[in-house]
This record gives sequence, structure tokens and C-alpha cells, in this order.
Amino acid sequence: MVTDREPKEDKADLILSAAQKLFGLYGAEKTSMREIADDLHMSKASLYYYFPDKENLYKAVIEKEQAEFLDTLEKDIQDNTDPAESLRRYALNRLSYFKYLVNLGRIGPASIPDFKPLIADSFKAFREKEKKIVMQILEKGESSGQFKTNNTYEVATLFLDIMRGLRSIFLNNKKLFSINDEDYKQLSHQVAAATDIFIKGLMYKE
Amino acid sequence: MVTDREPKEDKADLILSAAQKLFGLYGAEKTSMREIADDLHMSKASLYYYFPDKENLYKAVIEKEQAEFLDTLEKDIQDNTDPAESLRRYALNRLSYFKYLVNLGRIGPASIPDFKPLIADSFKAFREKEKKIVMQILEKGESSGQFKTNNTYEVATLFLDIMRGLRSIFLNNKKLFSINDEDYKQLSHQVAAATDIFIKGLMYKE
DNA sequence: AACTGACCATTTAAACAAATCGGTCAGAAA
DNA sequence: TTTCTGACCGATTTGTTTAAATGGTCAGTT
Repeated sequence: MVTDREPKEDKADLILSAAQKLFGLYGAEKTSMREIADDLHMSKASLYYYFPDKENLYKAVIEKEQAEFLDTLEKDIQDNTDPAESLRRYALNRLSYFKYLVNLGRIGPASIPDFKPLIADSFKAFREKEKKIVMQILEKGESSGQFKTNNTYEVATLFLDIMRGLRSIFLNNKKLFSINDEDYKQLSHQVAAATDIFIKGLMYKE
Repeated sequence: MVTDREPKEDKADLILSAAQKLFGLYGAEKTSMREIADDLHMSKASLYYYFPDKENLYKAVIEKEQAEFLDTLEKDIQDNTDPAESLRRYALNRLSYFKYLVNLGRIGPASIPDFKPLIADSFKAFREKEKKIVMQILEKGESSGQFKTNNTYEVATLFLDIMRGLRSIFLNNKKLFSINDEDYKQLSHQVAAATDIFIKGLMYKE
């Protein structure tokens, strides 16, 4: 028996990559299954052998990206022992992921089209995974006596919503105009400042 | 000479009120100048005697509401001496204004249409006025030694952006569905929690 | 098991006509 | 003069029809 000579990427992965590329270029709504098939020099019907429909293909692309981010995030954080520093690192990593999604066109002015239930569920699940990680950080801070949080779930939700909110405001402000590096620096600065104040708020002792 | 028997509201104010009502019912884009004129039993051309164009009429409606909010806000805050409490009261008042705007349909799912420059400027000016008020609160806290803010402008901007972000996320989450009182309670709770942590963050002492 | 061309129902795009829109203006009404 | 109006204009929006493209299926080939 011979092992694969070339790393022989799975066909489904090839489709996933092509879809990711074209979705990034034109947006999911403006990319047809025919275009994806042509890009791969295969029949459109073949796509349906690997993915039940377009929505699930899009979902798979999104979840692939989410899984990649969550992996790097967990690896980056588990090395660190100080919960305050972990929180800062989360904010930084999350911002990188945000930039990545914006550069790819996955989010931004052109992503108004209401996400259908299936995709919305993916986002929801992703946020819950994020929340779990932040909760672990908060609990570590709690048990070490550094943080004072009555309810880690609520505080984690609040922190994530604040971060999400700042990104949302940022996108709103930069609507129509393209985003340059200077804009990102401002956002980074604001996110860092918010995280710092938040951490101090958790460390406050009367 | 006889003083006005009836309080005789200015004609421009009558137009303003009718426009406010109809803009609230159908949205500014879906309300025609003809409808406003008909509602007042006057000619459409008459509207243009009092307002140069539709955009400026809409702007006047918005600025009227903004001025009302800023008035109540300043009155509510100037009585209070504790800056932390003032910040909490700002958050509360701002939330009421937000609810008012949502109930009126001024903001929400149906307000996607990009605000034209003139209106955008109104919003920008309004935010600057808000910022000034928050900065005054922060400076009071600074000079009394309760708050520690390196840069009141930046911190005020951050606080306002966090509040704005939480409202934005709230609207995103409640997209399509109508908002009930329970939802507002959740938002109020989150806004209050964020304000508390923010205040503690400003009061933190190493 | 992996893949395809031909096919279908539904959605979207294009094109054109008709209605409606915001806005103007000469002049009537007060 | 100040306030108001009907008639009118170019531009935008809307309605309608027709053609093309799209997501998805399936019998059958490789």
C-alpha cells in the first residue's frame, strides 16, 4: 500500500478554497455555483456531490475561518498565566480576525444581505465558543482574587458585546470609504483602551 | 394692539410637527412632500416657503428632537454633584432617547438608507455636544480626584462609542423582530453594567 | 464512488412606459 | 409686502413584461 505521494488535498477542500476565494471577491450573493465550478474546471453538478446546497457551502467556508481563529486564539492564550494579559491578547487576536474578514470582504458595507437562519446559527455558535474562552479567563482571574465578577457569564457577554460594538461603530463611521492602516490603528487604540479600563473595572477594590 | 388669543403655533412649527408625525409613520424616504401638505390642508408649494427643501425639513425635525434631549439631559445632570452618578444618569437618559427614537421609527431596521451629508453633519454635531457634556463630567471627576483619565477627550469618545456600540449590537440582535419591554430591560441592564465597570475602571488606584 | 449534461422551476436582470417625486415660478390672495 | 397656490418641469421611482441566469435535480456515464 502506497501513501499519498502528493499531499492530495481533499476535493471538498478544493471546492471550499475556490468558494472562499470567489465569495471574497464578489460576495456570496453575487457568486454563482457555476462560477465556482468553472474556476475548478468541473461541472456545477459535481459541487452538489460534496455540498448539499449553496448555503451549506457558504456555511462551511465561514466555519472553516472561525475554527482557524479559535485555534490560534486558544494556543495564544493557554501559554499565558495572567488573566488580565490573556484578556488583552484576546482583544488583539480578535481584532486581527476582524481585519482579516474585512480585507476578505466577508464583513463590511456590502454585507447587508440578511444572513439566513443557517448562517446566523453559525455566528451564534461561534460567539458562544468565544464566550466560553473569555469566561475561562474571567474565572481564572476570579479564583486568583484579581477579578471581582458577580456573574462571569454576564460579564463575558458584556465584554464581547462591547468589543463587537466598537467594531460595529468603526464600520459605520468608515462606511463608503475604504479603510486604511491609520483607521485600524485608531480602532486598535480604542479597543486596547476599552480593554484596559474594563480590566481595571474588574480589579477595582473598595 | 391685541396679543395672540390662542398660543398660535408658528406655521413652520406646524409643518415640523406634521413632518415629524409622517416621517415617524412611514420613514423620511417614503413620505412625500405632497402627503405632508395634504395632512396640513395646504399646498405643497407652501412648504417650500418655510423650508428650502425636503432634506432641510428632515434635518429640522431631527435637530428639534436632539435639542429636546440635550436640554433634559443638561437639566438632569447639573443638579447632581457626584460625577459617577452623573455618568450613570447620562446613560439612563441616553437610553430613554434611544427608545424614543426607535418607537418613532427614526432608527431601526428600516433606517438603512444612507444619510446624506447634511443629515450626517447633524448627527456629528449632536455627538460632539454629547461629548462635551461627558467631558465636563469627567473633568469634574478628575479635579475632585475621583477619576484618573489621562485624556478626557479620548475617554469621553470611548465611553460614548461603547454606549453607541451596545445599542447597535442590540438593534442587530433584534433585527426583524419587534422589540418588547423585556428586551429593553436587558439592554438597560447591560448599559448599566458597562457604565459601572467603566466608572470603576476610571476610579482604579494602583 | 465520482462525476456529468440536460433539464426544470424560480429568481433576477433588462427594457420600457407610466406615475410620482422634489422642486420652481408667475401670479393670486391677504 | 407677506403668505400662499396651481400649473408645470426634469428626474427618479414604480409597474409590467420579457429574456436570461441561477440554484438545484437526476438519469445515466466513467
